[in-house]
Amino acid sequence: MSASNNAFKAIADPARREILRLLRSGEMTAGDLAAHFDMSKPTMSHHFAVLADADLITRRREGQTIWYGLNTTVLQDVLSWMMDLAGAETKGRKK
Amino acid sequence: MSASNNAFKAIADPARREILRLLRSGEMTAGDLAAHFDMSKPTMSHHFAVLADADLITRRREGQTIWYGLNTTVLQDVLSWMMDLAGAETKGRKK
DNA sequence: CCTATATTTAGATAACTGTCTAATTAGATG
DNA sequence: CATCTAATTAGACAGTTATCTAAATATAGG
Repeated sequence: MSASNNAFKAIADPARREILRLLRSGEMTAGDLAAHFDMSKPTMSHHFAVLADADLITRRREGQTIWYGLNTTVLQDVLSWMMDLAGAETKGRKK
Repeated sequence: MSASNNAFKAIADPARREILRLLRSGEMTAGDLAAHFDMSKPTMSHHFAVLADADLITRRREGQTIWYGLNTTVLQDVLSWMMDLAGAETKGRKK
């Protein structure tokens, strides 16, 4: 429960954040995603693995191609951690 | 504009996230913060530096002691990046 | 000014990370 | 099955990071 450290580490990389951003509009294949970056495919594959390990994306094979999609459930956890923090500016102690 | 990569990298470390969490209720001295962790003071000082560099905390000297506080403005940026992402589950494309 | 307290800076080191090329797996198709 | 396409795994390497101990800085009080 609460966001895993893996999720925070995963979004610490700009390329991985961009991958997530690209997936906002729906699923994309590994190849199409990779085409948006100036990196080798193995490097992209590594980033996919980090994101999948953090449960930030879903993975589905369809024939030769693999489709990746956004998994927002973990993002919600990260989000709520952050909202708890960002909402603290009033210094109102909680609990 | 938009959250710096430094902020994302800063919150990727569990100890630093815990520091931020401790600061929710108001300022604390470097020593009091360090007392909450099983780490050397130089190590804690390093984490303070990373957080300050990302503009996630404020720093103020008062006599011998240094007070750290939460700076929520950068957190808001990180937050909005994440909300944009997490709110995308409907697949409604934006712009 | 000497000493005590609070904190940081310096320097070293082990572990981790992002990246690449080469090789491999998996599926489709002639 | 030979081969083409899509993607991953393996292995190497450079750069970064978290951590420590030792030393330095800064301030306060005799």
